[in-house]
Amino acid sequence: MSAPTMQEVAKRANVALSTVSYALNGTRPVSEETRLRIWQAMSELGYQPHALARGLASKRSHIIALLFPALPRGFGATELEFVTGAAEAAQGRGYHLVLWPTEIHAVSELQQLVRQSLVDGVLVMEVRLRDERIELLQQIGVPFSMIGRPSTASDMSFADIDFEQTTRDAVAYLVQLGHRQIAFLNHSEELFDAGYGPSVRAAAGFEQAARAAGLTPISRFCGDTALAGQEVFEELIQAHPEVTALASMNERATVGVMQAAASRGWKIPDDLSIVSLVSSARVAEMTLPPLTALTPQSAELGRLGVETLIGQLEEDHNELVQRLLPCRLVIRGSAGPSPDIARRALLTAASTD
Amino acid sequence: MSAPTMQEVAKRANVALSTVSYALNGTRPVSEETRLRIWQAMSELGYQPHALARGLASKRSHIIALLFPALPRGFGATELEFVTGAAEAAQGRGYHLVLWPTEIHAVSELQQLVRQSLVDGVLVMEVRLRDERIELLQQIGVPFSMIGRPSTASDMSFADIDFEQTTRDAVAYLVQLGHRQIAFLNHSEELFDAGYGPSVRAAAGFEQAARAAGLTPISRFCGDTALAGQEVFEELIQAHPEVTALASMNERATVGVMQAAASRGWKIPDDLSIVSLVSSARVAEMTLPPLTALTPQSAELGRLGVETLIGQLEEDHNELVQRLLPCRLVIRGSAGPSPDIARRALLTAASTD
DNA sequence: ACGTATAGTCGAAGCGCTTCGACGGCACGT
DNA sequence: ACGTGCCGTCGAAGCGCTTCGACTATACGT
Repeated sequence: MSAPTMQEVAKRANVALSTVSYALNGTRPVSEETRLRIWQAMSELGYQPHALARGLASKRSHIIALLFPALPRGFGATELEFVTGAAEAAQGRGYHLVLWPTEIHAVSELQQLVRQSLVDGVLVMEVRLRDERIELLQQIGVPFSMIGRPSTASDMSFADIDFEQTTRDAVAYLVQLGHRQIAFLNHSEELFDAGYGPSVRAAAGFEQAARAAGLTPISRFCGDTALAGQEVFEELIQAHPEVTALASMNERATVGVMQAAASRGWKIPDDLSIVSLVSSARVAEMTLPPLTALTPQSAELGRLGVETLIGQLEEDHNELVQRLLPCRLVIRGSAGPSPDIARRALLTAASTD
Repeated sequence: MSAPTMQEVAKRANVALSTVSYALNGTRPVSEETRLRIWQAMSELGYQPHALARGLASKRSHIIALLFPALPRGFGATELEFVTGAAEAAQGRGYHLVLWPTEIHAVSELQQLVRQSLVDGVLVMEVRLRDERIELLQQIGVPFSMIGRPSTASDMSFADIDFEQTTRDAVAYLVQLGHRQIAFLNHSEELFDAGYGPSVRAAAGFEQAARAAGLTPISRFCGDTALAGQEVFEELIQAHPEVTALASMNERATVGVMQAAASRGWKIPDDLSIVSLVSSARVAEMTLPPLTALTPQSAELGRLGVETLIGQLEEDHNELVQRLLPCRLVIRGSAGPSPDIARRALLTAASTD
């Protein structure tokens, strides 16, 4: 008892096979009357078009691939939301989303996958500033779109977090709270040098935002561990005791900072304000106090990526879609008014006795 | 300049189309010599078999679906690892993984998807104790496997976290640290009643482990918020002041507990030990102190789920595979030796003045 | 020597669909 | 009245592959 075919539907509706196809896809006009007969036959049989056959004949599989780095140890709730957002958007538009976990540099693997003609297009996640995968896709001529973007993206479609704007928002919020000495805590220098977009763009955004506000930008790279966070923070406060607020890209290091602050006897947000950049609620709510954060609209980005790609696949005019989404500020408990530095210094002196 | 077809390979190697197919799949013997010629032709042309055509002809698409609840607000790093683990395993075995985000109860939607004959089998995530999706899949006769399992799973294949064992391990660890009064913090009663497997099984495991160790099991349901965690903890300590350790299934509530403990002047782990059950490193490392946790082998579970399913698809003997994976204990800073309760009582008295 | 199995290959018939060309019919304009 | 054009439908030709039956050549047992 296998699935009904279009042929069976046609027989039951007393029409030719092709007429059923036209009725289904609207490719050619079909009279109201026959269309009704066909619909009825379809629902009586519980007919669903065979996806593979349709794809083979039409050369459009209605499948798109989501390309993301394999074994992403640094991934969390944010990335999961990209994926689910993308999958839902695809489903809503009648597409299937397949997952292609591939090493960023395993370009030949990607090429093999693409050559199987399984997918109509590719959505690339975690795009680096210079990204071989993008170069390959361009060269092969596969339609693609990105979540993130390389440094030269002027001629490509993408949806990305607006890191510059996000950093500006963080700085603006802290300035509004009265802070005048704000430091920026980045990921490691290695990641930055490797062209990790979020790291590079947020750093640039911070630099710019600080100067625009008339502040002296202070930045630190930091490994993605609590210990590194402690160390970098100690060094930072040594070098710049006047710092009262921190904007951090680095969640794990942030925990270290909070620890270091605590061991100095500093309270957050009373003695130090922290704003966490690009943090999911899931993570920001785990600390004490919970982190005031700029939360990415991850699901929305996934959705946008898919929409952009499908737009490209279905329209002929093939327009460029480039969308930057800022993060949303969620005020929790880690940022407050600028503290009295003198008082703070006393605390530190006391705790280091 | 479209992709080369098998026909072109055949021509170039001076053999029949079917011979190429045999050489590729090993369906029938092909002489060493011709096989080499064919291989060469394939690599010269950069041939990759057309996935859709292959699927249509063979009735095996080599695509499997991953079914997971739409808009999973409670999802995090653990679930992402299921997905990536599954995707990698599928890829390693020559399969593609498509994502089907569907409401748990939207069974007709699932039926439509299955009828498209796009996938050879389905891997179901987040299985409830009683799950309509499973019933549907069984009834339609689609091969499937699960991450998680319904209450009556004796005749189905699955891979699941061993919640009972995980809870036993947590209890054992706390007992070993000298704790004799251990409380269990669950998710909400609603989730429990809805047949949320982790909640139900961990609760059972705790009950059993506590009794086996000669302890009186103390359990609490708790909403998934820090505030609920605070309230439930206060009530718990009121009712059972002798409790020195907590095993928690509920990460968000755990934060509330830590907060409540801190406001009593209690230090963790000195005055209260906490072990977090089924927590990813990502989350467990955000608190101060970081949480000693039982971490699920999520990627491994995803992999197992896929392997199980593919085994079912490719073998004829269709054997049952049922795997339970315990979580691994990762010792961080939230659990320590059983405290001096008298001292703790003093702290509490002092802070409530 | 003979039948019989097996290796190695070919051609052709689909898999279930889309799409092209063709064709009859009816509505137009003139 | 007659072309012209579009509506609505049909049949057939693929899409790129797997698989079946058939065929030849070689190896085997007796």
